[in-house]
Amino acid sequence: MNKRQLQALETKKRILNVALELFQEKSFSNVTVDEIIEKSQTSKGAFYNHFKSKHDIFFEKFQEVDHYYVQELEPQFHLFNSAEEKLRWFFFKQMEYIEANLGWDVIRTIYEHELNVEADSFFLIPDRPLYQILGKLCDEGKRDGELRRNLSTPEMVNIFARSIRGILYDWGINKGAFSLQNEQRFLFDAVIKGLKK
Amino acid sequence: MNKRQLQALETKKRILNVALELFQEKSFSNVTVDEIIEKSQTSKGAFYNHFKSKHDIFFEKFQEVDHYYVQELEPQFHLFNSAEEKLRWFFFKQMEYIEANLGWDVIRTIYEHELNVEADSFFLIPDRPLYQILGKLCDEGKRDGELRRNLSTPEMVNIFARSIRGILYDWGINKGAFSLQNEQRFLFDAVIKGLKK
DNA sequence: AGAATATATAAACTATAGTCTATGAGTGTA
DNA sequence: TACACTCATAGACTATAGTTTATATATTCT
Repeated sequence: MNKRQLQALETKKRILNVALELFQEKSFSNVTVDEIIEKSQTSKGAFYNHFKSKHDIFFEKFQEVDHYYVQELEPQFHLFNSAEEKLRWFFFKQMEYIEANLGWDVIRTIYEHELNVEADSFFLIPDRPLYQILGKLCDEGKRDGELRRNLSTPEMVNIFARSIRGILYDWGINKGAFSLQNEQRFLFDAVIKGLKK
Repeated sequence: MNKRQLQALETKKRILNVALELFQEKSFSNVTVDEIIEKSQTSKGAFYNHFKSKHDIFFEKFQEVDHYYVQELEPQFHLFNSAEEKLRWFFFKQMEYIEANLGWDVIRTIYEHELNVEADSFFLIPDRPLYQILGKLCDEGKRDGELRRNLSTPEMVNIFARSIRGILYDWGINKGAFSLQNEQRFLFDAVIKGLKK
């Protein structure tokens, strides 16, 4: 890494840190880009050189979720001996992680952005790790006779994905007023039970 | 109604019609307020006198949904003899109505707005007719021993509301790419089955 | 080493939703 | 009928996300 790249990285980090700090303090929508660049002693040019948009800052953070699923959760599936238990645990850990590490403002912002933007939708990438993991678990459940076979795997994955979206969206509009970790159980228990044989 | 009120109503109608026409043609986000006022021969003042925001135009339309539930659907519940059938039919008619009368751009816009705005959330009104109808059906199902009794009615209503949100949100980001009427069944069948005794 | 190139940054500019203020037509009253 | 009042409308103004262009400095090539 040469001097120039180093300085660019420094700038990016500075913007990112100041932005996250401000978002934490005042929430995403109450922070302006001008404020971020002023407080980080940079400029519009610098900001938009490093980030596609104001939303993009959270986007990077959000993408870590899938990384967490693959790196931390998937390797532990073997500890459970039914697809049902794996699914239950997976949803639990997922919501726990989101509540502890991202927070409602990140979720709210990402969910808003996804509704807004033409390209770059994260939710619509068909081979997003989340969907692959869910697909594998559904296949496994069907193979072992735990889950219904009259639904295709993509259909089942859709059901799960929409349930996740439903609860996270709700959490967002409620500004994190309920505990994701506690509430997730009601919805996912019902859905999983509904998909059993 | 005097001359003045009449003219105001005329202006409002003119703005509304032009706006809806333009939204239909180019979708909500590709239409500017300036365009609306130009094409309707009005002004910013007139526009914001009649509507709280650009989003507000769709909001009025969206609120009709609850009216439809109460006026058209609720009176027909007696035709079905179990809470389960009523719920199934209710979700079917709901999604059918939304698909036929509102369309994905309305849903997308409303869902975006709800994430955005501090006050005036429609989804968070606790005695919104939708929740009351769902509550009644849950109570009925529990009373008749169809539905689980280890969940409170508000908890069950939440599960349904989040499922609705999940599928509608998904429909929004997919720009109406799937048929709500057809797809709703997969999710709601599973949830209803999961909530049965 | 010096010229040519690439690129990070600065900052002016644009687009657009929403606010504010002035005006004049319509309404009600003495 | 004349006067005061109100309210719908016009349009200038503001806030803010995002774009464009210019510049200066680091890097690479000869």
